[in-house]
Formats: sequence, structure tokens, C-alpha cells
Amino acid sequence: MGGRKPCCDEVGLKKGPWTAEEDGKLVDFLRTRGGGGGWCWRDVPKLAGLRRCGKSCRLRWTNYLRPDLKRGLFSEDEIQLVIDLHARLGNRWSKIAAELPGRTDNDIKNYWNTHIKRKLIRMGIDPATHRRFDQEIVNHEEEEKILVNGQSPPSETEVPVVLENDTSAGNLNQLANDDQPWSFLMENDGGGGGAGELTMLLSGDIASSCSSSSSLWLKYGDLGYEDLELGCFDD
DNA sequence: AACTATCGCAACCGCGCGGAT
DNA sequence: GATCCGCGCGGTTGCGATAGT
Repeated sequence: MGGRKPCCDEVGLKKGPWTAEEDGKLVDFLRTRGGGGGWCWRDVPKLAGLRRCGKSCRLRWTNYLRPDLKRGLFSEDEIQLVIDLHARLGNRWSKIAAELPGRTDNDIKNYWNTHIKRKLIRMGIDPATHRRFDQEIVNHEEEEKILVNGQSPPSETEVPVVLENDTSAGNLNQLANDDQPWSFLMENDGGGGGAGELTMLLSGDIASSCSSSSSLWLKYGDLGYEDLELGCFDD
């Protein structure tokens, strides 16, 4: 890249949390000049009378001050969409954000890292690949065998996951015997070796983290989840 | 009540992309 | 083609709030 100057190397520029006064100045500026053009973000601090770098101004505006931002908890629909899109796009938060009006990439990234990712891990699903951890191990072993045999690897098998919040004592007693806090009951519904259905019965640990009435259905569609009840993501 | 651990979110940092020159 | 420049992206950090002991 060609010798770009650091954006925030000027001395005397303020960092850290924005004050209400700074917010006001930025909002005033962007309301009066926002659509008019004739400026770039680097100019904004000067024009708006702020001692911030332009990058910081842009970030503050896009992540917090924009009037079309939706604040507050994510709805189940939004969570489902985030998971679906993440399965397709990976960590391309801006692309994901483009599909969720009023949500910023930073918002979604934070929500993913603090809520969704953790829950998926607790369910034994790798948030990076959207596959079960043990399934990944099996797949890697298979891939190694295939490579040894000099054959091309199989197409990626999506792992359909159905979670049922079945807290009946019998099931839990049956399940609560592993080192893991939960275990799986697997039933392949005869999906032709491709998209079978895996039923995971939740043991107490996960079940307790879900609302009492919630069930959690994860069905993988062509690439992502087609349908997903995510009651237990309501924290 | 005091202390510690954990969580959640705003903000920062560094890098790459793409348009302009 | 090389360089400059602005912007946007994704990863990470800092810190206040809250929960747990």
C-alpha cells in the first residue's frame, strides 16, 4: 500500500468516549451538511468544531448517532437471520448488516461474539463452521483417509441440527452421564447421506439456559439454517 | 458491605480495497 | 504502473455495569 499517513497521529486529538456535546456538534454538522457533499470525513472534525479524527467521527456516526439505527435487543427473526447469513458469509459483518435494516456491523459483531457464539459453543456447534465439533473431527479423519487414497474430498455435508428442549427426567438421566455437560441423541432421518437430521436433546445445563417453553430447531437448508426457533437466545 | 469475576458494548487500531492522480 | 488518499472492514481492547462470593 502506498504510504498512507496514520489518521490519528495529530497531537491534541481526543480519544475515548464521546460526550453529549461532541455528539451534538457532529449531529448538527451532519444534519446541515450531510447530504450536501463537498466534504470528506477527514474534514468533519474541523468543520464541526471537534477535536477528533475523522475516522472516529465516522465511526461514532455510523455506529451510534445515525437516526435510522435500531437500538435494543435483537428479535428472534434477527438472530435467525444473523446465524443464517453468518453460515453463508462468515465474518463479513458489513454484508450481514446490510440485510438487517437499522443494525450496524459493529452491533451484529458484538451480539454475535457475546451471545450467539457462546450459545453455539455450549451446544457443541462450532460457530466458525456451523458444524458440530465431533462431526468436524469425523470429517477431518475422513478427509485424511481420502487424501491418503488420493481421492478428492466429498462435498461438504451440512449438519442439520434439531434441538429439543426436552427436560423429561428420563432423557436427562440418560444424557447426564458424560464428561460433557450435554450429549446428543442422533437420528438420521434418511436424508440420503446428505442432510440428515440430528436430534440433540438438551441436558440440564443447556436446558436451564433456555426459557422453559422454548425449543430450538436448527435446520440447515441449502447452505444455512432454514428455520430456527431461538427462544433460548433471549437472555 | 467489600471484593472479584464476568459480561456487554463503545471505541480504537491496523489493514486492504478502490478511486484519483 | 506507481503512488496517494479516503473509506470501510474485521479484530481487539478498555471500561462501566452487573452478578457472584
